Amino acid sequence: MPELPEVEAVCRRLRESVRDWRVVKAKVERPSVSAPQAPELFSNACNGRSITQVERVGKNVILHLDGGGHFLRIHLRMTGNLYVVPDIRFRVHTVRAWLRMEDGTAIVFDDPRCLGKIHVHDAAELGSLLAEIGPEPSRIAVAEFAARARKTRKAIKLFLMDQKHVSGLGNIYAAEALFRARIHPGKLASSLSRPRLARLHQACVEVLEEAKESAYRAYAEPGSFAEGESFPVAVYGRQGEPCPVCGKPVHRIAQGSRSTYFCPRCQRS
DNA sequence: TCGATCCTGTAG
DNA sequence: CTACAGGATCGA
Repeated sequence: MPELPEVEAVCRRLRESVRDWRVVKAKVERPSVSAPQAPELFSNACNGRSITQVERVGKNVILHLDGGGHFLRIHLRMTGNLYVVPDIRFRVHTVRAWLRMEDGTAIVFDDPRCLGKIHVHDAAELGSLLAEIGPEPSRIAVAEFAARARKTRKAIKLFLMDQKHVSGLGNIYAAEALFRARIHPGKLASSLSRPRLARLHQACVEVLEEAKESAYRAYAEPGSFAEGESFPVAVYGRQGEPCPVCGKPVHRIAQGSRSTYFCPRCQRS
C-alpha cells in the first residue's frame, strides 16, 4: 500500500492510538520479515523497553526504544501495515510480527505478502541509515534535485522512484507527478531541461502534500486503508480511460518490470 | 543498469 | 488458469 503519504498516515495514526508505550512482549511470527536477523534479536531488543518516538524517514518507520540503545526500522514495502489492536489473541492471520504493551493492546505488523521488513539497529547506526536515504522532494532544493537528475542515466520515472536520490515517491505518485509536469516517463533524466525539472520538482512536492491529506483521511479507521485511495489519480491504473486534460486514452508501458501510466498527448517524448 | 526474485491475494 | 500488485535488493 504505502508510499510516503500512506506511511505518514500510519505514523500519525500510531502516535494517536497507542496509549501505553511500554512493551512487555514482542514476537516475529514470520522469520522472513526480520531476515537476515534472527527473530530473537527483535524480541530481545523490544522486551521490557518503551517506545519513545515514532519517526518517519522516507518510506521507513523508525521506532525508537529506550534503554538498550536500539531502534526498529520498519519498511512496509507493498502490502505492509502497522496498527493497534485491543487484544493480540484476535489478530488476523496476516500479522507477521507484534509488540504487546503493558495495558494489553498491541502494535501489529500486518503484511499479507510478507515483503515488508523489521530490523533492529544500534542507535549509533541512525546517522548512516539516514545518509543512504535521499531527501524528500519538499526538503531538497530545486537546484539539487536537478543536479541529481542530470547525473543519472536512467529514465526520469525510475529516477523519481530511486529512494537514494529522492525519497517518498513510488509507482503511483511518480506517475502522477510526471503527468502534472507533462513529462514523458521514459525520458532520460539527464536529458531534461532545467525548467522542466523545476516543474517536475514542484509537481512532486504538490502531489505528495495533497496525497498526505487524503491518505490520512482514508486511514480514519484503524487497521485498514479505505477502499482504493481517496487521492484523485489522473492516470495511474487508468489504461484506456480518457486523460482528464485532453481526453486521449491513457497508455500503459512497462518500466523496470513495473507498470507506468501516462497520457501520450500531454506527456510527449 | 537491468531483470529476476522475495511472497500471497485477487482480478480477469 | 495467468497476470499483476502503491517496493527494494541482489546478482549478472
